[in-house]
Amino acid sequence: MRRNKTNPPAPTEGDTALRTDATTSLVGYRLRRAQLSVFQKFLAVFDELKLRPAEFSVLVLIDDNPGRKQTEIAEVLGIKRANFVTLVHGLEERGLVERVPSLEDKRANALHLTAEGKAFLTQAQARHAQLEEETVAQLGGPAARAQLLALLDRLI
Amino acid sequence: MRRNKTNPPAPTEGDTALRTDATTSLVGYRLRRAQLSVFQKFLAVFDELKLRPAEFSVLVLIDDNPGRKQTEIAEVLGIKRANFVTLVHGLEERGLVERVPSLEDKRANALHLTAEGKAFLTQAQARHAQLEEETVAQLGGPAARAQLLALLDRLI
DNA sequence: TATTGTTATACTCTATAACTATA
DNA sequence: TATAGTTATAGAGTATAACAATA
Repeated sequence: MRRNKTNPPAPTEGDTALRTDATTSLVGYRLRRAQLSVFQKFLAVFDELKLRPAEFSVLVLIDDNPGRKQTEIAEVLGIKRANFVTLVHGLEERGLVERVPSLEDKRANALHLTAEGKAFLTQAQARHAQLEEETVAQLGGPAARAQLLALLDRLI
Repeated sequence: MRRNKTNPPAPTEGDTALRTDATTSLVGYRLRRAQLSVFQKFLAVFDELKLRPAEFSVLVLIDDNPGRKQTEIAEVLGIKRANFVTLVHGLEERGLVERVPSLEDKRANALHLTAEGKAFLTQAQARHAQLEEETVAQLGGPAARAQLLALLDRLI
């Protein structure tokens, strides 16, 4: 990872550009910037629906796994159960999610989408599908997207 | 992005695995998980040196661009100048960075690495080189790394 | 004893407004 | 007027400890 220090930044007219190659060539740095960029777009698109990335994931996950405990949903997403409480509470207050006391385990809450929650998610997923389409276009097609996902997988 | 709901999660023995495909196939989600994973490794390796990713970037950037203003370094990294103050102050207190009052512009500080800062950075970069090597190995070689960086670039 | 949901709390990161001294 | 650095502050996101109810 040695940088070439033999050629200093060539002074141009007024302001001189910075040497950023040593920083921007790092995998972690580039991953962070790309992730921030994608999330920025998500936030812009979902500002109207007042939905954050984590909330979207939770809704999708509950829709695909109705009746699961809070702990189970939280763990899959890497969210601490203590922090998950606030997140689910917000979704419940908006009438999107129901916390049904579990019959088998009186300690647990079974999570379900309400009818409104399902309708909301359908809308959200339609918007997100558009966003993913744009992302795929940015990447250069479905094959490029698949390639990216495969590479990202190896980093986990 | 329609999910297939015809085949419900097959019930196994005790606990049943969750359906996570709809969530985990999203580019943003996978980017975030991969980025977190890479940063976790960084934090583990650099815990001993008490150096955070942003601080590492700042040191590298100052080393390659000595004498630049705080605003310039901060902007390249996407850090607000207000938050950059605390970051640089920490590095200065550790004796790694010097804030030299600029001669041309009395408002500005020119940033430099101290001798200790340079020695420290050399060490840090050696460790980071190892970390990048491991990352490249994870990805499957330098070609795979180049491919990943190219794909990430298209998302910005 | 262990687990579920919860509260309280703290720490990092990030964002904005407002001030000062210079330009 | 605008900019550089700074302070104060507020909001997310994340982490841990401890508790009550239940297993």
